[in-house]
Amino acid sequence: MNTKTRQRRPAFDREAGVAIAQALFHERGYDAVSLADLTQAMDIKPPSFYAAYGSKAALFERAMLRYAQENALPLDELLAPDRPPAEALPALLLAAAEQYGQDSMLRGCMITEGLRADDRVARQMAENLATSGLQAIRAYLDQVRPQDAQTLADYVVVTLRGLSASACNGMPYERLTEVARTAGRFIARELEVESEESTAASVSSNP
Amino acid sequence: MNTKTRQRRPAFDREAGVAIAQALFHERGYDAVSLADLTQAMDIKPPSFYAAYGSKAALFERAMLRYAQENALPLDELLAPDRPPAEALPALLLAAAEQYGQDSMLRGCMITEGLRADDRVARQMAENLATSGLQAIRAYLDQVRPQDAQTLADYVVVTLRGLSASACNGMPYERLTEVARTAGRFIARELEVESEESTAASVSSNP
DNA sequence: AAGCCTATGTAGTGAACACTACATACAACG
DNA sequence: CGTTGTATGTAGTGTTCACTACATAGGCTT
Repeated sequence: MNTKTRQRRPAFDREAGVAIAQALFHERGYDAVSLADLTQAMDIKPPSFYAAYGSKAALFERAMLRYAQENALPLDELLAPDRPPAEALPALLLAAAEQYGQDSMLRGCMITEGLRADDRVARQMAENLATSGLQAIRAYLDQVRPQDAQTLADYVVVTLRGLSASACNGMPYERLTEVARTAGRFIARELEVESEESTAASVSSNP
Repeated sequence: MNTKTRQRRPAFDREAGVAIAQALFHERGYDAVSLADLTQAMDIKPPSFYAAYGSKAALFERAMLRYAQENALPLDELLAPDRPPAEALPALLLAAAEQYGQDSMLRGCMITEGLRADDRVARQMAENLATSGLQAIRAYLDQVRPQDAQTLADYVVVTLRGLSASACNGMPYERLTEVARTAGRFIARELEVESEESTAASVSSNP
């Protein structure tokens, strides 16, 4: 009676699925990507999706982790403890601007933009990931500029968030990087000024 | 047979409804506010809602217009053409930070955050409103700093967007305003430096 | 006071959402 | 070659979304 042959393909590549999800979530944001979008892009059916990833939010977390490992900024290198802040912070801002404006489809920082998700669970996941990056900046500045670590960190974070948001809204690469260079120059100048004011009697590393 | 008495209250105050919607949209963003949320907050039924406002997006636009008129920054005063940029731009940043962090429920700039709505129509409405503010900044800088208007405007816009995003994510008032003061100081210092470099032979307005 | 018209309440519409029950096809293993 | 367990496809679930058809209550004009 039942003459139809139910087709079934071999199990799909789940890591490739994460990569596809990463691109979709980065491009449109968590809320704007539906399960139908995901399953269609992966060419699987919802049950396979849930067998593989558990939920949309869980896949979002895996996608953000993948992003953090493969695409996010190398804070360890950029903010190496022996690097002077007048060099490290401008380098960080410029690297961020370059990354945020590089790919015309994948604009801004996936994790930073994930902070604005409407879904509570997804937003919390993004916050957890963002916090670790924030702590890296704070830890670096606590070491090299303990007297104004908080303000400097806040300034950098606000600028990074502005760069990410502006990138998402279409500000072109050249203008993003120019803003980053400008902000970096401002920071470097500030650090020089404060050095001149307070290091007259301290150990000087200048020639 | 039908013994129930259908209650009906007098027509509701539509401007008050816009104010309620403004608060809801500002607090949660366009996508996260449902029609059920709106009609419940206004204590009306959906047909009254559509008779009064036409659609959710149309009400969002009216709410943003109300915000622009009542709550947004007085760019005309802040960026008065006769005001020196080393004073006007820091004042703009500080006023923004104060506004964005003032009310613990209504954080950030309603229009700036509207730029990130998932709904295409709502986002376009926000873009139209944001563009006029942006043009005010560009027009001011084209007058007072034609040589670097673009870069300065981009820097200010990125900083404003970062302040708004950070405010939405809970950065407290004092830190927001401190970042704004820092960025304002950076700008003022930059403008002084460039003045010293290039205005040796130009008309001086200093005593 | 009579009648009209607007705005209201009741009660839905279809579509999209994240997610799942169930039977089965297939690969792995003996 | 038969058995078994897993991941698949079919076909839904209930919920929520923005939005509306329709009858009527009540304020307004006359």
